[in-house]
Amino acid sequence: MKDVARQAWVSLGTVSNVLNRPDLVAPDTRQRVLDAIDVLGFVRNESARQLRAGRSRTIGLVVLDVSNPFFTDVAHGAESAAAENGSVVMLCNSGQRPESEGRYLDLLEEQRVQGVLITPVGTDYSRLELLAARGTPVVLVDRGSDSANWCSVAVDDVLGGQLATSHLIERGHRRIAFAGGPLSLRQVAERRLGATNALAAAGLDPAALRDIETPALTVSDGRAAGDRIVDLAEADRPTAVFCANDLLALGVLQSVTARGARVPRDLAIIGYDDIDFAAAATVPLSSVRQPREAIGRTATELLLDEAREGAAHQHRRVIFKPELAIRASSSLVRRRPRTSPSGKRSAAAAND
Amino acid sequence: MKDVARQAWVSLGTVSNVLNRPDLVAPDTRQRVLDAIDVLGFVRNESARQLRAGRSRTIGLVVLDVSNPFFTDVAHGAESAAAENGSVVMLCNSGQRPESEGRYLDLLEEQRVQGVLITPVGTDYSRLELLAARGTPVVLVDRGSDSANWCSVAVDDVLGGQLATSHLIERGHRRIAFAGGPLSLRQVAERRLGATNALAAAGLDPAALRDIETPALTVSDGRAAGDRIVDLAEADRPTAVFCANDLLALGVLQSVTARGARVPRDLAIIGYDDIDFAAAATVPLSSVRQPREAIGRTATELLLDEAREGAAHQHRRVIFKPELAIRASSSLVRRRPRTSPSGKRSAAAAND
DNA sequence: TGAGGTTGTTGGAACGTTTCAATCAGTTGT
DNA sequence: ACAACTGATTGAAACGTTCCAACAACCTCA
Repeated sequence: MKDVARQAWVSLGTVSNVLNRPDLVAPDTRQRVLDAIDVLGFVRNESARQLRAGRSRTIGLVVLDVSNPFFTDVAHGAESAAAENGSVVMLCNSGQRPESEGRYLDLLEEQRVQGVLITPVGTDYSRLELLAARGTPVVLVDRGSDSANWCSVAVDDVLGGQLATSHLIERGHRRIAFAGGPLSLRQVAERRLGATNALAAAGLDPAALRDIETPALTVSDGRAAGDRIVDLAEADRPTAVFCANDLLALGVLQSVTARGARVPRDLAIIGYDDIDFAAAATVPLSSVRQPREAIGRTATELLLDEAREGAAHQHRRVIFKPELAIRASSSLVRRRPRTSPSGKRSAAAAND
Repeated sequence: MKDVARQAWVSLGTVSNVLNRPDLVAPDTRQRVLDAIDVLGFVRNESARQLRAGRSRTIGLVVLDVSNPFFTDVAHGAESAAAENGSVVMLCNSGQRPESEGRYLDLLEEQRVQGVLITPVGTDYSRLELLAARGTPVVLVDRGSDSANWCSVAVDDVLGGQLATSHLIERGHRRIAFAGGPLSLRQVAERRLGATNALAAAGLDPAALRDIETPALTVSDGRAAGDRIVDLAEADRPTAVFCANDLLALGVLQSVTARGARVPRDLAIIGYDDIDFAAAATVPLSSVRQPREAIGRTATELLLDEAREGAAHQHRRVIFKPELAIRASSSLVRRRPRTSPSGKRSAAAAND
């Protein structure tokens, strides 16, 4: 910048003014400075700006799993909302590992980011509370919160679980499984709660919900879960499974079809998130749709509001409603006599 | 830091030493400083460090499409390689839009990133050359380059296209289409070139390759491409299509099956990238596998080497070999008399 | 004519680190 | 007893911006 100033025969302050408040400086001076910038190929040093400003133009977004399209869509929403406000989103992947999450939070705090959007791994919020207390706004994403410490954007996961399960019940299923985990993940726990609610509402025993717990919500955990389902004794085997997310559901679908069961006849499947790949699956997957981009966008807007308003800020809580996307994987199957039509392993006839 | 120094009764310089060269400072002093840091909840200011150091600890990764799992996998590889070196990756999505790409490059340069990993949108490299000339290392990802200006990591896309197409030819297909675009994307052009090479090698007319050009490489463009294929007159309709990536292939698969064609009997499909969802598709998708994580990892290592070596650096060029992943979407179909078995639209019998 | 405005420009302090030469207090060897 | 050395600590400069009070030049109006 010093070089630019010398080249344009003005002072440092003037160059700064051209860059930040161009209307303050006389047109011809301004042009001289701009020309100098061009000639010298000057590029502003963002670190120095930040140091001076005390805050960066970056927003941290910490997600559970970047390879889950749900989160990339959320990120997309966040990114465009940020761009409209001249900010950038830094996408961080905790991979459901608390240590990674912690490392990223340290990093983001050192960078003095404008704020942090996060879907936390565990239930221990102390690190986040510290962060907030030290002045970095925090917004919970895909996670409602009663806490007065932060804004949150969530989708009603209990309702989502209820919708999915009621749908299965309506289709005549009585032996229903829930696949997902770890239960410490609030999303998982709430979706499961929705499922038991739906059972109760239908006059069924909520305790009859069979749990297939998985270590995480990935396709390969889904495959393992599918294997466990197929391995169950026929009389005991569920006729439908509600998976805590679509990756899991796709995994289940893959492994059960590979092992000869037919979907939905032998096993109906419904997932959660309605990622784009759900519709393209071996058997198009029923799912619970969430407004993914809107989640990211809203969270970012809440964050920027908070950053602007400062101490006067009132924390807010936005809750979206999920909706069903019914496809073939949970469709009604014509009832059939209980014969195994193709010599394949025939699970308990699907319906009723 | 000043506060920490006061609290621990030492000078600023000592605090800095504790942070950066702890072995230089006496054990009890060190402990006193660490305690003070703890008590005050001090968090280093990264902008100030960067300002002083002249370079940040961030690496920019600019990809064509974050919602393409191929790129998130590449990002994953880059991220872990960076983490091992104490750096962070900032993931930027150009969305195949040159303007977005430009904005991100500006941003990254202002941040004085350690370097930029990029899969460029277009063929105009002048912005990148400027960047490199001003001292920011640039590594091309998924794109070989003859230029002496940068390192590059690529997969042999011509070979990949050849493998895919030879496979289709072997399966007896003669009327083959190539779906992809824009052709300005080097990946697309090279995969297509591989396809024509394969035709030529098999003694077929390379000009017979039917082009289905798409505006981008997304699932929805794939659906449109599928519609165009189905709409072709039967005699003219290809029996197999090679898609420039898996998203496209999934889209084609979705739309042609929705319109009553069976895969692979009526239309064989092979994709490219072998993303995890390929195996989980309606009909498991044949594809060309690339070492996605290794691409990201290698690119990052090249970048960090370059950053370390400085002027002495010799640009390098790494090329991986792709391999086929054969699945049902291109499997051999038992030959049948040319009757339409189910009254559905029967495309030209698939195999010769 | 001179007080008060307006407009454009300037100089310098501040932001929070890192780095390095300089200093200080001990210890060792002669 | 003193020189030479070692190890621990310090003080100050520098990094590249932004911001603001101060200033200069010019204009306007009583």
